[in-house]
Amino acid sequence: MDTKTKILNAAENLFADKGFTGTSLREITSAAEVNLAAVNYHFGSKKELIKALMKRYLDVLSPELEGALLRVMEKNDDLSLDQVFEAFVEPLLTLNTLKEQGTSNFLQLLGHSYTDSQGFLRWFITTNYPGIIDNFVLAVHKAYPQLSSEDMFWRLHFTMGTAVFAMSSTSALIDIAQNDFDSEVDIEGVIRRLIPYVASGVGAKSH
Amino acid sequence: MDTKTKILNAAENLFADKGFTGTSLREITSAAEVNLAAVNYHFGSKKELIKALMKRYLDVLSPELEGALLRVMEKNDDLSLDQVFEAFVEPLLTLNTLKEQGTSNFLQLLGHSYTDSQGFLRWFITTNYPGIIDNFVLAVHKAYPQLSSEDMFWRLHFTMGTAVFAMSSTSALIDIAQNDFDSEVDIEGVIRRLIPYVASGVGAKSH
DNA sequence: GCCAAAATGAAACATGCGTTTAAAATGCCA
DNA sequence: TGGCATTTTAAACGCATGTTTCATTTTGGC
Repeated sequence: MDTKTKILNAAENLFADKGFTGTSLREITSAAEVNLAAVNYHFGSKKELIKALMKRYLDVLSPELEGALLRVMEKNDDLSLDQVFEAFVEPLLTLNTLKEQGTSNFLQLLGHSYTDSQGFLRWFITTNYPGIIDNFVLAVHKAYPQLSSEDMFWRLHFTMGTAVFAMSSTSALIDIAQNDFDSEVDIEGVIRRLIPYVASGVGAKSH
Repeated sequence: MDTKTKILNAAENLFADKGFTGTSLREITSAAEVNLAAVNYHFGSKKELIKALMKRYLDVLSPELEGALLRVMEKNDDLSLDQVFEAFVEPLLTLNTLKEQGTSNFLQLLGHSYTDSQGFLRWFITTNYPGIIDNFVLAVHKAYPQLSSEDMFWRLHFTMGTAVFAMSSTSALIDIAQNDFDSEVDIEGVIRRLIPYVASGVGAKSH
């Protein structure tokens, strides 16, 4: 395996677990068994390494997700919000074919990208992959046409917050949950618990 | 104003905005117009400063919240989840009497305490103020007895994430919302939009 | 097999961090 | 007012970070 890939893999695992600011290049290069200077040689900087990491997943996820949302809109005449959110599951799980724990790693990275580093990654994602949000809004509107655009605005942000927060603290929560309920929990389990929650939240009756 | 209070106020604003790890003692002491060493002199360490900060709010919020939850449980024979979450509003808004933007600052700090610093603050809060969570769980259980304790666990954390994320991006979102819908929105308005969302999420049918 | 290009390695650099030190200033009470 | 405890100050300490340098080794095409 070449150095670049070794770095990407080691960085992904560490970043997902401990966040971007919480992981040093020395930890990464040590885990990858490469020289410290290799990161700056191959990627330019820590920021560029992070971008490359996200790009590896987003380039796969983005078209899959847009397709899945379009398909679920075409097929179902009376679309439910649960179906809209279900459309996320399969594209997300295909990320496991890219790398072991790919889905979990990506979602945790996404979570960290919203809370770490003054959100420079949020900007990177929303400007480079706008199709995801656009299709998502369309699908929600089709499933719940009565929802005012103002409620739509707020609830989409609430949903994003719920998902992102859940993902960035998933490893800690899974530990607690396994101690308290000694039940096996994985990332897919969390996703499937998330769906009824956010679908119900978005579908709430307006007051 | 004495040095200790100047530090607390400056630290609160900066921590709420940029997180604990994202804010240095030099920024804080500079904003507070006190000497760098004052933090370690008056509080002992950065960690103790953070604890003192949270304590200032939690000592007020905790009894208020416990009382409000007990009251809403006693009064209503047929309790709804909306009523449970409504019980949070007034105690949270009283934090604005402690300090300008107190409610918003506290909720943002709470959010950072879950994502920053390997969750040592989460431990601090749950072990020092168990009454909040206990009464909340009781109230939710009374309003929705069929909910399993495992679903309760996850939805409680989803809810916290939703609230925390909403609050941490509130100022930015309020600006956008006022431009797009020219409607007046403030913290209380966001909280009141949040209630039906999280109540509906917690109340979702289990799959 | 040679040589330029690419990659690696060890070390140092510059910076920012939380914390500590010890002297100076201030406050307070006898 | 004198003296002692409290507080403030400027400076430095030790450490970890991302990045850069430059010598060395490895690689790939002619």
